[in-house]
Amino acid sequence: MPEPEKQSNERKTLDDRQKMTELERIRHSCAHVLATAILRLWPEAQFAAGPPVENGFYYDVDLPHRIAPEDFEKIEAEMKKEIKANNVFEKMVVPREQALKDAQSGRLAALGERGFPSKFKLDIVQNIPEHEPISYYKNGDFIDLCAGPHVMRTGNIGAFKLTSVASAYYKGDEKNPQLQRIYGTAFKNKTEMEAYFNMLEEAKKRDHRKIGQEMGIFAMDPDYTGPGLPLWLPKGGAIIEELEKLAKETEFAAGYQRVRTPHLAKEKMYLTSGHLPILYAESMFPPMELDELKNKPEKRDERDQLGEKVEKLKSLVLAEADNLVTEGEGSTQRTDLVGQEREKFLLEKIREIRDEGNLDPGLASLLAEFETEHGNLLMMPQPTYYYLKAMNCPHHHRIFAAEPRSYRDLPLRLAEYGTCYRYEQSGELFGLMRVRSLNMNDAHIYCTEEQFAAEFNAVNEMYLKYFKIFGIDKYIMRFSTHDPSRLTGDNAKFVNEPELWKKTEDLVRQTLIDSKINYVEVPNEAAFYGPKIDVQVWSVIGREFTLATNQVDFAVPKRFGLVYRDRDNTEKTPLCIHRAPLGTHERFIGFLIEHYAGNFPLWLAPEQVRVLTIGDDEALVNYAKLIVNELRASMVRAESDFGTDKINGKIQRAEQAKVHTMLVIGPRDMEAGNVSVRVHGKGSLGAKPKAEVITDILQAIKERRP
RNA sequence: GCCAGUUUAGCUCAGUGGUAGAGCAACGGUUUUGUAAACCGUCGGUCGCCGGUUCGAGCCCGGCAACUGGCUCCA
Repeated sequence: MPEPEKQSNERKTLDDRQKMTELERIRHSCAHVLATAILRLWPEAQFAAGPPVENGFYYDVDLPHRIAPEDFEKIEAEMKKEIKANNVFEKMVVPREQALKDAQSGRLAALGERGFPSKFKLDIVQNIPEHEPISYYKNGDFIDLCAGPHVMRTGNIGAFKLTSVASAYYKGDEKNPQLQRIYGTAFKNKTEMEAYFNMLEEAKKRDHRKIGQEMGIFAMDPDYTGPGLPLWLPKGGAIIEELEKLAKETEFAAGYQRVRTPHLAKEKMYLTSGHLPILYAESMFPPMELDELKNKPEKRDERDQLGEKVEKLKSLVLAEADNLVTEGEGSTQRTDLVGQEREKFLLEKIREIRDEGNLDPGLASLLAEFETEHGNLLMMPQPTYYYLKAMNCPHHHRIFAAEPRSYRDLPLRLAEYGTCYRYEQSGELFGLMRVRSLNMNDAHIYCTEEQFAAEFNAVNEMYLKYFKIFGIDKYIMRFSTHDPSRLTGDNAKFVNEPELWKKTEDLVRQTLIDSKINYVEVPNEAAFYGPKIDVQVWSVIGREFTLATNQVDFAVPKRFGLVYRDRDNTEKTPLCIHRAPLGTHERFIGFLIEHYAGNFPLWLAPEQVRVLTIGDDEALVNYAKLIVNELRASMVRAESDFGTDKINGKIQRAEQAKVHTMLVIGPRDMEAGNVSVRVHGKGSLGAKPKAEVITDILQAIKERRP
């Protein structure tokens, strides 16, 4: 199991670094060899960071020449020379001044002095804490700023290969320059490296995109449907049905109620929820416009011109109002407000000042003109905007609001397999794992603070129940909390409710501790409305991703004004738990395909049973048809192959299609009232009485036998 | 969105500037079969799209799109 990565961007301590395994040392050393080779070819290269990573290493380099895979051969040739030279990795501890001087003269991450500074190394030196010693590692002519550790000699790198080139921002920050990241891998010897590449080949065969296509589970149709919008073929539809059945049974037993909501909603919904104002807008598809004036261009132009005029007036008024309110006495500033909410607030304030008669006459007439024109604008039909929903919660909140609620209604658990649409960046799309249309195993639990721990635990129990069914044993719960420095200001990412953040985070942390669930705390990654727990899993081929989620929301119910009447006859806002134990169909099925390598257990298998006849003799086919009909009458996905092919051919096709159970029927079976059972991957299990076989199939499906 | 690579028949892939190919699948026949491929034939392509270079472009050049590997982001 891959170790969970260090979640923070903090520097590794020197102690941490000493814990590097031998393989990591080999790879880290190989990164230095890579830099050495690149410098021999391009002496002007500027290096940033070159660490070992999970399956190898990389080195980030800034270089006018674009390194392409065609360059790998000559780079590898230079690397081989360096390894053959078997140079010692020599550690040198230097005074800070020396390091600064060498960075300035371009000596760091270089083969010799250069006429220009080693700019990234200079930056790195300047950021090394005062108390920490500074060291170099030298192999041959190459000297690099490096805390180590390394292998003894370059010759200790038994086998290596450059694998790919990608771009990466310096220090992972979008605002920093983009560097070329050269990836490679290294091993103690050739045999181990070959084993690794063989493993990669095997992994490719389990890729859900490949198996999904081969088995006919889903199709992508970027030209017609659009990128990231999978089409579920009948076989995928069958898996979806089974997952929904499982979720519905489980949720019904746990006291959930099912609801259905539309796929879109008016702009107001998302202005209220905060999705549009708070940094979520770019994840939503752009709005659909409904406009009465659509076919009246001249009216429309008139409105547009008036609209521009109003906007101009408004910005003038707001600029003045901003000065008045923020410079004025009494600290009425509300720096937490953004966008439309801030405008609304400023307008209210300036009207108050006017009503008190304290407004400068010039500004007052500007305000009056704005109000008149704004009024005129509102007299005209306005376009309305609809958005595809990116989340189900706002709709569920409106269901909560649709009826008066009492404390007796709580906890209220609303469940829906809701379809959401998210405008993921084009580079993010990835098979079924990252898509733009997604079906969430969603539910929202509205509860009181007292009920929170029990509800939260029940959700966690549900996760564990599902994981057992699917045989998922590698997972970790990531508890994401907020960053107090990002509650306000331009880079605000979280709703500005410091008290509530603290309270709910403590509540969740305590619940996690009490339940003894294995978790890691991840700072700064909460949802904008509250802390969350993501369940991270690893597919069998080592792909890591968030499968399920469990989030606390203390903010959005308040924004929607959701209340229930409590025992003491006061109105209170409920807490809301968002939870999606099966995540989305898209990601979950993508995961399951890789998890099972397409060899689904009987209950999930798209084609559960295929009946194969030996020959197409009429009596035999009739007997086989009876079996298929009997299975289908019990909702078993059974298909038939009654053609004239040889039985070996029929079996081969069924095996390749990963049909779970094959029932082979020849004259011998028919006479004895038997069927011959063959299970995918297990070979022939021999002939058994028909009734017995059917009963066992039904039982295995019912139990969801693994 | 950014960097790099890729795109030829439904699928897997050949094809180095001179008449677009193979296997599987599909379709039509022949074959009557006992646990991973019986045989013969037929169909199938504006070589991702648009433009350029050339007497001539699947191949060389440019733009766009999609996909793949990463980066940033996330269920």
